[in-house]
Amino acid sequence: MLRMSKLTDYATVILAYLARAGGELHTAADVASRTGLGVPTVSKLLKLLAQAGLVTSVRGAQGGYQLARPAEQISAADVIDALEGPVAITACSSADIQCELESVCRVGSAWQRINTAIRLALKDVSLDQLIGSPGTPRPRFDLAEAAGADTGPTARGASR
Amino acid sequence: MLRMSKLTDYATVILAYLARAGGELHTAADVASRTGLGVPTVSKLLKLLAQAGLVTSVRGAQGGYQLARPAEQISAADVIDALEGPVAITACSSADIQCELESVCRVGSAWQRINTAIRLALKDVSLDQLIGSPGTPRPRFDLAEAAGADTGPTARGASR
DNA sequence: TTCAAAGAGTACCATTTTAGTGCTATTTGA
DNA sequence: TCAAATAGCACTAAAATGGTACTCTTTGAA
Repeated sequence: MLRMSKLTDYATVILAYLARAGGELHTAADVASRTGLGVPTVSKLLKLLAQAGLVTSVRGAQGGYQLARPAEQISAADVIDALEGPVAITACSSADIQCELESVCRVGSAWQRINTAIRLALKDVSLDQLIGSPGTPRPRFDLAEAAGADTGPTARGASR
Repeated sequence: MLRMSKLTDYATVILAYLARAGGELHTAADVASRTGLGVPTVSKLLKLLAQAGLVTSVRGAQGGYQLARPAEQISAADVIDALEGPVAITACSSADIQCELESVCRVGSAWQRINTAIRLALKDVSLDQLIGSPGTPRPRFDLAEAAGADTGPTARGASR
């Protein structure tokens, strides 16, 4: 159900490589050959990651990319946001479509809240943890806090 | 990031209607008109839900559909499983594709574990809660339990 | 000062997935 | 026996996704 696009997966791979490689600059071609991904694809992803502020780029000869901040300070949510934008879970939005039943709309907002909850949880998982460094602290999370909280049936506008 | 197909959303709407309507039988046409969805679409979805065991069907004249069990006993995970199957979060599977870097594969398994964690959480959210009945108990959940747990880099085979 | 390396930006195409529709068979109550 | 209703296929159209190509800009070094 939770479908992440391949590109987001690739982006994680790229970030993981940069994290392990340290602070030096790495060209897109370098990253591509080390990860087994295509150069154009890596190039495109690094651009997106740079725009999102997760990596910094240096143009010109001898240029390249590097992590913008330590892996501990990059969350799973950051990566996903960078690649897929602040998308919501459902499409029950579009103010022009009128739901016939009260319950219908309530359902929509419930999914929204679950989505929010999951995003919150992913904010607590760092790239560091994703890579697999042992001994990193484990954040606690309460899904129902957001899924069940009575924020009212107002917040249902977010489109995908 | 968490993308749910429209059909899954519709299915929730349909289940919500059935839950509110009580134990009587409802035809696909009835559900369609009440939810504003197309009859063929509703028909298709009810079929899938019946196969998944979330609703029971009665064939023939005066037939129809009804919830197979109380709304409290149907989880968000059930609905998603019924519509989208047991899909995993990433595609870094396919044993024929060989990851070049150790870290790369570790990343894949980390996403898998996060996925598992989220699914576990959704199992604790009932249709009842989705519909919006107040006062339902709020399950607690620990995302990092599964996301950070050292299950080892073995479990990475699940394909989408 | 010129050249080449490397990122930035844009546009495009192929593939896959998703959503929706139509038709026929089967069951079953009146 | 008829009609209401689900069951099961198969098919088509549309949208998202992934990947590629091409051109522009920046900048270090010869």
